[in-house]
Amino acid sequence: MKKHPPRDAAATRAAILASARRAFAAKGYDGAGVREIAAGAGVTAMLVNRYFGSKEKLFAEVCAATMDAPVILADANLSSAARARDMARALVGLTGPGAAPLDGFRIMLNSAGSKAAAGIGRRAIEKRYQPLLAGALGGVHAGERAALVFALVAGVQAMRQTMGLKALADADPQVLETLLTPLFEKLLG
Amino acid sequence: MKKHPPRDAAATRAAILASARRAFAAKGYDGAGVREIAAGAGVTAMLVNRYFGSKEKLFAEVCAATMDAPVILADANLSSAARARDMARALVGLTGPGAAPLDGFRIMLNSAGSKAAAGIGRRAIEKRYQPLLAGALGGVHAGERAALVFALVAGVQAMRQTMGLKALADADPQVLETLLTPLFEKLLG
DNA sequence: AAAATTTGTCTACAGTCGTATACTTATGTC
DNA sequence: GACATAAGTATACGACTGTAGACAAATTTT
Repeated sequence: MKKHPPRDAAATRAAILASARRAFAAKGYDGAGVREIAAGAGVTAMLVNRYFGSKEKLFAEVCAATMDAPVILADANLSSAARARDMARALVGLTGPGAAPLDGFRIMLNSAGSKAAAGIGRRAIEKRYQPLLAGALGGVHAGERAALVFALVAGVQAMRQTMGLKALADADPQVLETLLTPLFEKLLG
Repeated sequence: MKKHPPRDAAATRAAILASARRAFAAKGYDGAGVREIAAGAGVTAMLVNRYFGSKEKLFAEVCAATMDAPVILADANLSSAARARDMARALVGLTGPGAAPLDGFRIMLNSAGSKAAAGIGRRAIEKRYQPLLAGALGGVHAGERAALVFALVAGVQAMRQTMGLKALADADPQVLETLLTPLFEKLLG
């Protein structure tokens, strides 16, 4: 039995990845610095580049890892029509006060300014989220409808969290849920 | 009659403002540099600070100026139910290929990463767009519904333009229009 | 024509960015 | 215990950032 060593490469790598995810979600690709990410993992900046090669590759890996678990869509079996309300409720809850872990879109939104980051994120979405939801939806124009679901989710999140628009941030969750449900119904149906 | 001098303060100021608007829309607050903005106006970086005090104040002025003319909402008299289709068509057209001048939201989206920029943009929206649309909408929860319209517009724009999601960017405009119209109907009605 | 003021540029500074090279320290093996 | 290798740090470099201060040129006023 070998006891857990204080120098664990896998653990350190995971810590860097987690810190990067937090930092990118909070400040975007440009705003988050390598030194800051490293400090969040308790290591030096250079170690980040030793593990991931470059900041850009680190970002790509964060994107891929973040989108491995589609939070909103995972528990939503989209067959029933009542799922629209589930999605609305989930979206309102996950973008409400208390910094929910809807990291995927948040990273994208905050990193949209950087061309490189936007391209990486787009490819990650198209490879994971997009086929998953489009397949679950079925019917005509499933791809477009899935993408519009993303747009709606991203927009609500952008206005509520990143932008902090008062009319949405301070709104009654029940009201938002009621307003959003028919929108999802139209897109899912 | 004094002929137009080559040294026109007002014209230079306007040129800087226009260049800044372009740069911020393309690369966001952090991504656009003062030197780059100045070069786009044919002047030196220092002149920017002489006219606007700082990059942050320049950004605030760009936000205010950009949102003076609400492009989508201006020509849409929201009384009729058919206006939903108008808005859908306008949104699809303005976010399609050919880099439409829907700068307001694009600046916001690309600058969302910077906390300072996000705050400035939020205040600008809340002072201009928000009351205008909420007032035009009327009815119950007008504020929330107006904000959700913003969210939908911003989301579509983010996914189509900034992110470049293929399913939306390459989609048939007619299809998008058909899909978006009922969403706007729900929000406007 | 001379003085004053506006309009604009040049140079420079402190700071941060991502990252490459060289080095130190801890681990695993013979 | 000695050696090879993995894990991590220290220093530094060039390029960029926003901005301050001193200076040049053009315009307007007297």
